[in-house]
Amino acid sequence: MKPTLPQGTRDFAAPTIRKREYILDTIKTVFELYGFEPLETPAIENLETVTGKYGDEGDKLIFKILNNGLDNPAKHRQAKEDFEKILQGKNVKTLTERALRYDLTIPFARYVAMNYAQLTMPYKRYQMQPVWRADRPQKGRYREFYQCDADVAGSYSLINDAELADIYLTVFKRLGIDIELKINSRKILTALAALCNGDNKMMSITVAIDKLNKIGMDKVKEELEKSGLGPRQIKIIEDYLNIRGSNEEKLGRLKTLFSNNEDGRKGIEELEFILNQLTINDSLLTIDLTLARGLNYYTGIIYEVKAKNAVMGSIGGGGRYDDLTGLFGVPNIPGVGISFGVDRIYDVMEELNLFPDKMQKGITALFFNMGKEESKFAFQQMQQLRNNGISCELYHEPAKMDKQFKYAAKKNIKYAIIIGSKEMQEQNCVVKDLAKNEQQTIALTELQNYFTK
RNA sequence: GUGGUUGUAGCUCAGUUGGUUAGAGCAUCAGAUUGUGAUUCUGAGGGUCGGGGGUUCGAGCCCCCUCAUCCACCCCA
Repeated sequence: MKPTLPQGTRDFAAPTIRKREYILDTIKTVFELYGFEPLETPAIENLETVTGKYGDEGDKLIFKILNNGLDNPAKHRQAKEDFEKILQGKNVKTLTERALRYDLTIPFARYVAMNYAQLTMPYKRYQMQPVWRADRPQKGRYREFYQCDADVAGSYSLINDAELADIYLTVFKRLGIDIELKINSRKILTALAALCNGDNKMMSITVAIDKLNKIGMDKVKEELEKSGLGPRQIKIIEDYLNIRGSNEEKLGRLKTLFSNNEDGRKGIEELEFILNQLTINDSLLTIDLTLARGLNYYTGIIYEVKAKNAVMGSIGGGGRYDDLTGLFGVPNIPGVGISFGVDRIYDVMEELNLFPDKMQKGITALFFNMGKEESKFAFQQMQQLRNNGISCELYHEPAKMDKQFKYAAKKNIKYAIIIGSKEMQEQNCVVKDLAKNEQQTIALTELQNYFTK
């Protein structure tokens, strides 16, 4: 058979892994710096844990796992009946009861709901694991990709929300990516829906205005019309979308607009708090009133990160969800979190050439294989170096030096160590610096010192 | 889920209106070179042209189906 990869997945070879690790390490370091603790959860969750949390579109993208044992003849009739239900779009436990995790937030919420009694609140955890989505792959979109999440459970304090925004700024500064960090509040969107008497159309409204930058005002209005809003309602939304200016100016306009709306006032307070807490200028953190975010569970502040100078969807997103564990029967535990899209960050950094040069590691030394006796002797020398923490290897078979040099060059090895019969007799070796193309003869007793000095 | 793109050697790609034995560069291997590497020279291996079916005297090229790929929409990291 011809070997292939499943759609939307990739193998990662050494050079790629080094760069990915660089990104992961940077994020992890910052997470730890801000007091977050690691958590890992299984790749598979119960299907009912993940369904109904991401909206209708989201549910369609969940990878479901077919149950084992369906080929048992005793179950055939039942299985066929159940499959009819699947065709009608229902989930049937007897056919599938597990799914690959779709994100890290819901597993986190499940974990908190199961363990809240033991956790020190507020519980600050970070998680860096792959997630799976049955999307059609395209640029910056994979079916298996890493998310790095930091969430705080058990605190309503907006200090958390502000800190998470600060983590975004810190991580991307360390990675050298120029970003646009956009912020809004779901409460403001709720208020907008109420203001135009479209409470029940909140979803369609947010989906439509989210596209403003992409498709323009006219198309947004078209879309609003399609979802059943009248001219007067659309006018209100248009006025809202026409709010421009600095963060301060936007807040001013919002205050007038929502002076009689409780949700609106709260949303404005949230935004004001974040901006005030971080005391940074508009260019770093921008209020974006069109920012909506699709995931159903957000209730307060929402974030989205885009890379400047690169054509790529959002490389990070998050927000506050005030009753996430409520879905699992544990009420009154609020949460707020952010997510980094490692694979998209990688693509952006590759596109903008932002990875540091000396990223690729090579081992320190290659012992040349000069023959049977010589290689046995070299092997002993090599083991001594290894015992002292110097990474090295012995060429796997006797070969022409030409070949061994090329091998060393390809593998980014820094030194070649040559021990032939002459060197064996004289108890020394030739050490060649492959980058400088310089070599010297060194007594075997001095070899360790040469590398550890 | 919808629409489009591309698929030829390990990799990047040429391949004329359908016409003999499908090519190049890089990579690999061997030799010039039995102790000194990114250079050079010589030679070699490597292809069911994504897969299946059809049209034709004849298909890498045309038609149908299928798979994969990339891109856009939807949605999202």
